[in-house]
Amino acid sequence: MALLAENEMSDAGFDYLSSLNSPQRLAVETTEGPVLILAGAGTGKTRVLTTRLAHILMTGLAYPGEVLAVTFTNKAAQEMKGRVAHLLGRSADGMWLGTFHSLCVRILRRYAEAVGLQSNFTILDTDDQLRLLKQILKAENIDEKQHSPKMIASVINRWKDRGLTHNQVKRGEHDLAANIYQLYQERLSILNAADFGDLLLHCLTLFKNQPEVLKSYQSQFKYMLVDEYQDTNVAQYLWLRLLAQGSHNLCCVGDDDQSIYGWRGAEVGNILKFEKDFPGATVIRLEQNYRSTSHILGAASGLIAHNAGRLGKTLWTDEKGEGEPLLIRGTWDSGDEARFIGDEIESLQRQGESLGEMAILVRAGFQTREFEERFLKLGIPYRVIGGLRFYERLEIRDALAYLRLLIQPDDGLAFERIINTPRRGIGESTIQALHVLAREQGISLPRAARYYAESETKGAARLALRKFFEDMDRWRSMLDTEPHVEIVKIVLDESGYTTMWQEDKSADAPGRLENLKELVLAIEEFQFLPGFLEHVSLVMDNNQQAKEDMVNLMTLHSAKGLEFNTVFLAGWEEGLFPHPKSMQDSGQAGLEEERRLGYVGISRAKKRSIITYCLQRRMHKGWQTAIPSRFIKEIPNKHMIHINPNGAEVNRLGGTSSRTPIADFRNFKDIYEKPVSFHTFEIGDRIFHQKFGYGEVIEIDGDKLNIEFDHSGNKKIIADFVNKA
DNA sequence: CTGGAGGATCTTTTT
DNA sequence: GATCCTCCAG
Repeated sequence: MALLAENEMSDAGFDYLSSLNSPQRLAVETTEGPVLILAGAGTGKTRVLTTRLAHILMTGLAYPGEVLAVTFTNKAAQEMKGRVAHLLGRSADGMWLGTFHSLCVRILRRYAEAVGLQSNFTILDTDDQLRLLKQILKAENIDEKQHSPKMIASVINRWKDRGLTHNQVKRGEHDLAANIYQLYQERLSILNAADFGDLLLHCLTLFKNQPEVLKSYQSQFKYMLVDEYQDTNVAQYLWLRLLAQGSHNLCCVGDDDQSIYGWRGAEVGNILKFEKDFPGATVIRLEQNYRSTSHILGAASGLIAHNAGRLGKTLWTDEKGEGEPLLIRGTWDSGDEARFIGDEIESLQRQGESLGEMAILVRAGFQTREFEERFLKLGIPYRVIGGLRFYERLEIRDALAYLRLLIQPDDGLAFERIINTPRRGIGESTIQALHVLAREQGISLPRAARYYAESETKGAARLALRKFFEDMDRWRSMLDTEPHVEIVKIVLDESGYTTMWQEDKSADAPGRLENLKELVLAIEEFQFLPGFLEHVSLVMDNNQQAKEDMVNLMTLHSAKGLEFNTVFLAGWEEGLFPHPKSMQDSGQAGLEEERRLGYVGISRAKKRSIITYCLQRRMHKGWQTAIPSRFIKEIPNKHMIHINPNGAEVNRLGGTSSRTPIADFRNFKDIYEKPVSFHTFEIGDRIFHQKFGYGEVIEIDGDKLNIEFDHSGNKKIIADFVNKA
């Protein structure tokens, strides 16, 4: 079957194969049967994936509609679509390409009834989910302090990640949560809503209950492709396994060393046991790295080698040369750290590096603050990647709630969100009364409210409700006649929502009005309001100023998949990275996931990677003393230079290796003159510390000293940083 | 019903 | 230190 005309075929030819190395080529051409591609960082994974898709389509193995390709983010899906189209020389429309969630929605809209939903069901996000759980806890008279909605939500979500419906949950450990789970699902069904986990779970239920539906999808999808397989959870794994029973042509791509989402239910086990799950699987390793210098690669590999239970890969490169060793730079406090990185950035910029090729990666969101302040002071343009998404903003969520209610008159969560926003004099007690009424009558909250408003009795709240429903009905009646953009404008105006922000004198009010305008603009691109609502809850991204030349600031998690010439890895201290909570929750496995995070961080760098730590950090309140992260010691000495806050080099580079300074180390020219302190101390020794002055050693714990400073109190300090007085 | 005071909490994040 | 939530007085 030739899908392309003869001449097109010869034009495109198979040129796209010739630029691949041999494992890459194997990964593209092994189209039949289960395939696992272990793709290390920077080994051209995306290229292989897109080429494979294009290859399948171009050789006529399948029509686009017979190909299923799953990614983790919408961004990745978008990018893949573009690149495949580029390779094909035409659009690849018709392919089932998207995130697990969006593909599941596509299926569920068609078979909603089979899982007790209507086809126009609402997709709830985390916020709605929490709100709903709170309501249930309140109604069940459960003490929120003992059982926080957050905890229960996470227990339920983990169950859903593991593909467990409330009937399948084993009783015992979390009986309370299990009961709530059932109540929660009942409420969702009344609301005609599904949360993110449900999208997959309902699909599984559908496949189980309606084998003929499953069968039709099995025979439809001749080729299946999954990106970031190490991040799939059990539910997603089951979903894939069911669908793959038809063609068996399932190709999973991933890197066990980059699995960093265990805390939200991802199962590294999925990738580790692929060969067992899919007998006869071909395993292909992509190990040639095209991104980083060998020092960077060596440092990253050396770090990750401390993890047990890996599939094992040996990354190598002959492309980028040895490069510079990593610089590990200690600083006194988080302010110093920001100052140091700011200076380095300016220095690199003077050497002609563009800001967009630099990134600062941090473990936790709060760390970006100090950098932002510093960059504002220095006038360095920056962007923070991640953080609040557009549709997560308060005003956007409010506006969307109005629209949701317009389209789904029974959406109680949307109703509750906006019934008193702007203020209409409908407060907590009224809402509670409505809840009681809704329960008694077995109807939705908005329906109960309408019933309540239309009953004979007078009262301010009743009148306000009546007015609200009159407005709603009027707007709804316009849905068929007016363009939907107009309706949105009318709703926001006539509800008084816009006015509310116009009259708000707080500093962020103008920005919120801007966002509302942007929302209206976004809606214009959609033919139907329901379609837009789904787009917003599932897909909509921050349209960031991606093109501009700015320093990138983000967490290690959001850095996965990206690359930069220069990467600053800030805050490598015990107590922050590895994050104590991670180890507290998951012990050794948690520590290993943190280490993978470090691996991801280092391997983002093409040319240089700079790790910083500080000895004093502003945490929740006040200052906290810290010591360098254990991961620093795990990086092989030959791939790094470690300079402590004193400006003294701590490790010794072996033999011939020389190092070009990355920037000008103004303060460190005396590195080799200053004796590196490797003193041994005894309790009672008088010491001197660069920053805290004179003090006395009162406790020794390995290389850490507890020192009573004459003027700065008690501090734990690494022995390297103090001298005998 | 509203607004302000006081208290608890603060890892990572996509859908 | 900041933000979000709860509780209580008006």
